[in-house]
Amino acid sequence: MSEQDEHDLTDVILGQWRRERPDLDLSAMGTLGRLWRLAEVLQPLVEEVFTRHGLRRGEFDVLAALRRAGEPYTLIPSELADMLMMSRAGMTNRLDRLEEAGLVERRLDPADRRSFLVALTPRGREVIDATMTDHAANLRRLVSSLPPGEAGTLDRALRTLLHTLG
Amino acid sequence: MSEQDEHDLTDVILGQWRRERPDLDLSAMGTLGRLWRLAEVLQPLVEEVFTRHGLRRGEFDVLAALRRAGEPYTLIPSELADMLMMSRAGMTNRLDRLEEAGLVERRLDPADRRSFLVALTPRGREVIDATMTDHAANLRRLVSSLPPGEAGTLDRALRTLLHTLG
DNA sequence: TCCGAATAGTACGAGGGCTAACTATCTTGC
DNA sequence: GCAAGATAGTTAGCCCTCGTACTATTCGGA
Repeated sequence: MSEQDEHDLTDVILGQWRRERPDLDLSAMGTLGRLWRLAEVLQPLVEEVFTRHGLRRGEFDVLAALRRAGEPYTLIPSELADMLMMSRAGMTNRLDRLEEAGLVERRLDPADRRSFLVALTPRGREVIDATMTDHAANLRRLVSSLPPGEAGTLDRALRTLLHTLG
Repeated sequence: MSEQDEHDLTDVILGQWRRERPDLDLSAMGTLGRLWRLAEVLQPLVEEVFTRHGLRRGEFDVLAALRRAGEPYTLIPSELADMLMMSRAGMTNRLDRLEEAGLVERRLDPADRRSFLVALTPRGREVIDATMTDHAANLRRLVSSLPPGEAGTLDRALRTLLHTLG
């Protein structure tokens, strides 16, 4: 990384640290800083699509999990909470909102009376399908600046890191 | 991406979508899904270092911004809020906590009586320097699984995306 | 020079997440 | 069969962020 490449917020921060703490090895900080920053920058660009369909990100996540589970589009709250890696209490709230909006419904679980089945309503199915179509196109657009070869390399690097960390 | 590569949470999700919505082009979703997942997985691994030094991530961010600003380690709250891309109200709270902990202090701003200077205390300076030393080593450890060449490629790809999006 | 607009920081209430505690139900081992 | 422990979902309370409204101060143009 040469001097004149400093046109990035992360590079500016790195430059400040190098001046103040020349004793530190910051080789990893630039890459990870950019990774977080990119995830942050991407967030509103992705959520814009959800908003256009009347969904928040968390609600989209629940509908998407139900939809990709396949027919009959039902899961129990614990499964949803585990899939989305969130607490069950948080899932209760999301389901309340989604049920209120008429996108999912709670049905009795014949197998376990402590639990119930969360099911996509027909309207929920329509909403998630339309949203997902736009979402996929949006993601494609967002990474379109990356040459195909570089996209593959990026994917491989992310995969390697995820594999060793998670 | 062939069948037997599916050992990744993102791959599983992608496989479900391909089954349910074969009409969609999901080429971008895998990479971006992994990027978000990696950012998520990394978070607690990074925060563990902050916790060990008695800091939360948000507090670390403020101390780090003051530290890398250089002597005399002072900034005004608006500058801090802008740098950290958060609301001023949120910054008020963080500064309250940090001042309570004796890591920063509010001084009069001779140039503007609406504002004041946020300054690192000697103890704040010690804490951020010690934390930063560990933090840099930790980041290096976290990306150490990546071959040096691949790290450079990853960095370049992230840089390209950030440049076109942000 | 003086009044309107912009800006600095803060208080307050809403939103959404979490943990812990609680009730209801299921499962297990005797 | 039945008590003990595990598990499902919910409630209550906390935390941190944000947006909005507010006060104090500064800036800028007539």
